[in-house]
Amino acid sequence: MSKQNRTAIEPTREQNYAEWYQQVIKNADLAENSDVRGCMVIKPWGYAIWENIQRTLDVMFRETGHRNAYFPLFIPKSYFEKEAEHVEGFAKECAVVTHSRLEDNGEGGLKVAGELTEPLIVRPTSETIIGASFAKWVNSYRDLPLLINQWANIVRWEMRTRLFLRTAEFLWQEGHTVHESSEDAMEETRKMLDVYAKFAAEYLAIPVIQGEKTEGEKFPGAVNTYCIEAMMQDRKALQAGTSHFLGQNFAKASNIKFQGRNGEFEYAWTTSWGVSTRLIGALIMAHSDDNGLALPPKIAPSHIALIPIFRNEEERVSVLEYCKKIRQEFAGAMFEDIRIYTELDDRDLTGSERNWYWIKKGIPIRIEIGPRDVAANAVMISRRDKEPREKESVHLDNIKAYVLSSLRGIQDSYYQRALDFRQEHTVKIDDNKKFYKFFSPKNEAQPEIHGGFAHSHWCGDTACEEKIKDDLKVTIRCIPFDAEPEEGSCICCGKASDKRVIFAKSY
RNA sequence: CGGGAUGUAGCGCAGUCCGGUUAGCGCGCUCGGUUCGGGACCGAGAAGUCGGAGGUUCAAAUCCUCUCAUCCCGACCA
Repeated sequence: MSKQNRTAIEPTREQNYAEWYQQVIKNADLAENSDVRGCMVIKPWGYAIWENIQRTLDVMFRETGHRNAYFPLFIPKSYFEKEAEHVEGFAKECAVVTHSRLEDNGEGGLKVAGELTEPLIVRPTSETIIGASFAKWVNSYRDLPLLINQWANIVRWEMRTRLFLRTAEFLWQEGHTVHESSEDAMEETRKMLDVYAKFAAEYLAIPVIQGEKTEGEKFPGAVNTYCIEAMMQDRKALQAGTSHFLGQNFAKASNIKFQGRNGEFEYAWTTSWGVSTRLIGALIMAHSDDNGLALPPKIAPSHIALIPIFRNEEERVSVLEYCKKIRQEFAGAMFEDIRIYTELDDRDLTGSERNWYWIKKGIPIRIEIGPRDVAANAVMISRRDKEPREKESVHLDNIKAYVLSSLRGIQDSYYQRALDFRQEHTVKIDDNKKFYKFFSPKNEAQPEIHGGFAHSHWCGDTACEEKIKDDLKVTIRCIPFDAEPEEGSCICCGKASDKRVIFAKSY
């Protein structure tokens, strides 16, 4: 391949999507596998993205009346057993603490000792342990609603893991709320899903579809599960966030009762909702290209890479001085609600090496500064959403305005691209044969990128959902909120259906 | 937990079938120099108990036995 056409990431998306994903993470230095099976080390550039996600969402939670708290990592087995469906859903992927001590084994090593009377489960989610506290906190309707959020790590003992998308331990946020009525709880469930959708669109630049999960896909123990689904560049769906209406299931399990306005005691209505470090996986797969990571400005750890170019000491001094002046220009500057950060990269590497380094890290703006720019009172500016070699000379007087409008432009272009991509690969299918063809790769041995979102009719029978899953590994991602009532027949069995649902392969 | 594969320098690999000096190669790293506006080059250097344990042998990365770990394909999942 010629130098001009060479991509920074190999293989390309087209050649091997799964491997491309790993390489983007590696080249951007976001995270790596640890020696602990299934667990990842999140490196500074990746962790900063998570911190930005946290910072923004935390404000949004606060504005919707929630307060943060923290609950134990360990859940007594007996708590966990209280909600039958919940147990069934999570039992197969729990890490369990059974001992409290290590003793000398007489061979230079250690053995476990001090068996616990009751095993402790490392939380895979916190409904039960938080419920135990809520039972004490809630006594009267005057205590409601109770709106709590927790930022935490959780453990789910997964068989197969992938960085950010599925790891044994991951970071997340779980909201848990208690309400007086079913209506209030439902309103909360939907409100928080809206918060997620808004965050995904405005900050991550990822368009999402809001909808409801089918019986088979919902959260163990929930009455209804709602979700936001996004399309990745391999046209698979990724669940980016969930919100659950728990009815009175967990209130009964944890005995969350209150005395109502009529003086009677009744079980409360609860909700829970969460997003995780998986959002970083979504971010990577939504925007990145064959040259590496691409970060929307509103979530990027840093926004501008300043790349000084010089040949000798004399040039070095004048160029660096000029760079610092430009850096000063952006000190404390804001891009809407986001603080702009700059990176001055004066490492002793060639200009192109430093350029490619920042391209692969996905920084939105690169500013190249050489002796010619110093002489012209200008800089060369490149955008991550344009071609790597494309750059524009901008006069010092206009630099700040230019950068601000570019950041807005990049944020918008990523969103628009993702939206166009999704629309391009979303189809209505009514014919069973066409449906199977749509979800079957031409090359079975090495499947090419294929499929997408199929809006098709479904009769509502779990058996049909199962059959399609078994045949094609395609599942119902959600029943979208905006589905128009429409007469049709089930894509699987042909029975009557009154609306379309979204079928797709998924992560 | 079933099927397949792999463990050799920080990373990627060769060498293993057919045992034989001091275990190599590429990238990266360190030092020195020339470079730097589109993925530089030259020279020097550091770095490995060949996954682990046991065995066969004059001799083991290489053969045998056991063991541990990882990866891929299934079943399960945010």
